[in-house]
Amino acid sequence: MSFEFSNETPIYLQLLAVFRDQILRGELVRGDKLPSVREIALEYGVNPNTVQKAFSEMDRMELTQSERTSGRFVIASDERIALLRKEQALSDARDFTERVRAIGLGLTETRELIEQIWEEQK
Amino acid sequence: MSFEFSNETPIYLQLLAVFRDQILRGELVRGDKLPSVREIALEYGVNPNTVQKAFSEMDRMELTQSERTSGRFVIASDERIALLRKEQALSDARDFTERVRAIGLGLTETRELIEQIWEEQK
Amino acid sequence: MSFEFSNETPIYLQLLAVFRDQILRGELVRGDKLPSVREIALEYGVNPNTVQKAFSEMDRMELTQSERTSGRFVIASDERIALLRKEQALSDARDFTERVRAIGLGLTETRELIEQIWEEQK
Amino acid sequence: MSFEFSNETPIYLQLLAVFRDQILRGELVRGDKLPSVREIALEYGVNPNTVQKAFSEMDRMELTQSERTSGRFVIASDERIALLRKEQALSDARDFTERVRAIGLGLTETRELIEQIWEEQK
DNA sequence: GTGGTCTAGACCACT
DNA sequence: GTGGTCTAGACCACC
Repeated sequence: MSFEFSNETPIYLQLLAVFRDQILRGELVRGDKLPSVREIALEYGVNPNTVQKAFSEMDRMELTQSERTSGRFVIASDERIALLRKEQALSDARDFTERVRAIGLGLTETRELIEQIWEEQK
Repeated sequence: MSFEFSNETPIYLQLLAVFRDQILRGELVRGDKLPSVREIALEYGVNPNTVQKAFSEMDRMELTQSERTSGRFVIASDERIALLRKEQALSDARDFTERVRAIGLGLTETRELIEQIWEEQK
Repeated sequence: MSFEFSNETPIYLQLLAVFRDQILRGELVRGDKLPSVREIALEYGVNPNTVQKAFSEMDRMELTQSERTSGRFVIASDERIALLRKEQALSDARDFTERVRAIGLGLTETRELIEQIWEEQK
Repeated sequence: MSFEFSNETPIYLQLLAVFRDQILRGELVRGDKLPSVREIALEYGVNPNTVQKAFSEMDRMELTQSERTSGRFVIASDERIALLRKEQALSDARDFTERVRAIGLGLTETRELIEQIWEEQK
């Protein structure tokens, strides 16, 4: 409930990330049913079309599948989820290290930075 | 010396990052003159307006200052640069840790990931 | 509804002033929607880019905020508006008194001048 | 001798204002000799062309006149100076009141503002 | 229909 | 040759 969308990133992508992350985190597992498009739309105060777009994208990634009448379910196997999780982590990490190297940080400095932030966010 | 722009991020922001990073890395220091708008436009194959937009943004960050007829110069003091570098690093790190935590990584796993990527990028 | 732009000041700044003043005067209040970039461009006979530049500047001043698909809205609170109004008035007054002092006017003379002009403009 | 030029206004106009104001203030009177272009250029650290442009403008306003070999002199009569001073003051005052009216100030508020600033600048 | 970005190219004042 | 401004007009993603 209550969620602030940033206006830099398309809402449908922010919404996608919310559910994708629930799956990658293991909170939603194979066979689990997702809330309906209408429910989500209400809950997040967005247009149903926007939710639809986010969900179609998840279908396309083969994380979920919509069963015509009964709703939308997680279909990805644990292995596939683990793989996607690894890929996502790698991609995030590559972006990050590229950025900090570009401003001249070294490995040690970066490591310390991560640990400091980690504490702070706990 | 050419350069590949990704199409997810506006060119002007990518251009901004190139020069901002040169300053944050200490390659360009206070008093140094930046190439002219037209030079950059030619070199990177973009429209002068796009360069102009990137540079205005750097002026606004008080990293540079344009001298109407003689060019654009770095004006930020070393202290200010150090501060901005720190802020940039923190912001990048916050984004990153938030992302990996969202997909369930722990500190140890993250640390290892960073080190692995660091090797790979060397 | 047309409008005459002076050619000493960039059009985008004059346009900025028009809308900024509407907000500072209280004609546009928090939550109000501004006309679209294209509407303004038509109405004032300028290029949409010019309007865009003026409006981006208002966003930067945190008077307005653009909602990617629905338009641009006034976001400044009444307090913030009152503050900006005060600052603007002070800045205008400082410039003015500096100018008249530079040509040797005294306070009394200045006061009379203001009152005379005020009548005249009524 | 130390002077900060703003980069929003052409230097030659800022320079012009310095000398024009000396005349309008009565510090320089009819018959007085102005410093040479070269002296001014050195003193203010600007290009002699820039000084030349400012002075030509003053000649054009019939405030000064250059005597081929002996230098440049104030030629305006006291009446003419008084007139220009009045005009300048009126123009400054019109701009100012227009601005403050645009943001909704009343005469009383404006009068108080002026008095406050006047104190402050004393 | 909304804002945002970009190109191509012109023009201007200033030094 | 420098930065700054502006036009005309296109294209894009989003909702």
